[in-house]
Amino acid sequence: MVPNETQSRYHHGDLRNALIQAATTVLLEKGAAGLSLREVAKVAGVSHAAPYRHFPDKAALLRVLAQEGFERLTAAINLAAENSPHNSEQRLIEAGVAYVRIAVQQPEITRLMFGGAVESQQDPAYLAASAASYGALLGIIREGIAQGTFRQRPPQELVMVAWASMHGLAMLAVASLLEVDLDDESALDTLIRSVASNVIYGIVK
Amino acid sequence: MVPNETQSRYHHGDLRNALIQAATTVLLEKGAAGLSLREVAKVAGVSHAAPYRHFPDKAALLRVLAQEGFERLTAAINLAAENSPHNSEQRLIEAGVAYVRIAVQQPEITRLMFGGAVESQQDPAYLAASAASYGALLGIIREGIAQGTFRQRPPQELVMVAWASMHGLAMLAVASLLEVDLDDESALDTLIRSVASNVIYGIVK
DNA sequence: CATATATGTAGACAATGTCAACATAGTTGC
DNA sequence: GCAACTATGTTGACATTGTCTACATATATG
Repeated sequence: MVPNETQSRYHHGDLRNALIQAATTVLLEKGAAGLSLREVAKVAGVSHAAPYRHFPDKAALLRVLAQEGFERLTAAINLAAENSPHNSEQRLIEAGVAYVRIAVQQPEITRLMFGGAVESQQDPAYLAASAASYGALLGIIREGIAQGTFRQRPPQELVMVAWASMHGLAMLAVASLLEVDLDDESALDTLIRSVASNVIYGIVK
Repeated sequence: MVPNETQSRYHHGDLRNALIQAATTVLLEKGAAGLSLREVAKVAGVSHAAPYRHFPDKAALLRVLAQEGFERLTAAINLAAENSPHNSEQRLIEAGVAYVRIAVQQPEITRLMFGGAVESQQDPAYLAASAASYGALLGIIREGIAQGTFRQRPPQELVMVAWASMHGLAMLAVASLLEVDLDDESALDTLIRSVASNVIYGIVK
């Protein structure tokens, strides 16, 4: 039988997910620097050592947040591409817009995803999640090459151009190095689209 | 009179710079996560509270490292541009190569520069240093537009394309998300040049 | 030379990550 | 139905850390 939710239970029941949720809340409020495992535990309503039954250490919990961030990113790219099935150029631009938007919407999580502060390179789930985002972009590129719309170059080369450009724009935005108000939706949109277009059509005349 | 270097002095003489040097050493050895102010002080040969006579807190010291990183970046971009005065396209490519190279050579400092972990947005020296890097790229772009080599678009727009692309490539490299051996000079060079070229000439046919 | 200021030290404190010892709730085999 | 086992949670401890305060000493200034 499921225990009453209001009654305090010695066993939480779903503490792992509750900790992930609590960590997300704290992260958004205080940033990665001010996030302590003890506070996460407190927010989740358990003792300070309880998290160690579900995560080997603090970094492992943060790695899950990064992984979930990649999953949202992948979904956003795919959704954007599907919603603009006009042609490969449009799809690539919309995917780029989605990429930067997601990153800007969750700057703290974006830093976790790409900051490298949590030594994620050994975590298979993290690697799979980031590879999926890469794959979503790669699909669009492959299609454009096959259609003859894009330059006839190795897909790995073109996808790197697209990925690096959108990623760079997103990271600069997150680092507050762009002279654009991140809350101004239309200004941000204009910037993203101009960068995406120039990447696609080139800088030279 | 300058005290003997071997004799222990109560007053260090140049502790501020010694701390910056020590912090750099520790950063390269253990990364930003494992860098403690107390260890930096120990490496510099002073007591654990001595740094507070020169920096208001730990973040302020790290911000200086980030600022110096930007200064090296600016110098590298300018040097690369000067060394390839053939045409604007070449200059932009060489600047991009220099950008990524510097970032990859000092990944920990790059994370400090762009990670946003040290709330640098209020530090005038930090802002000036990052603006200088931006300005170095902007100069190349302006020139290319004036020469008629680049597209006739606002410089701020084109520079964003160049900056974002190179920055993104650098950050992905630092995050170990590129399938390239960062110590393989020629492989890295090939990748950077292919991305830079595609950015300049565009993705579409 | 006396005094003010700059720069260093020692000690304390609270917060934090993590571990070990213990407690209790579910689960499983009889 | 119950005893043993396992999973999950709590408490307490410890070393490390950032930072503050009080004090010491060196340097600069009148």
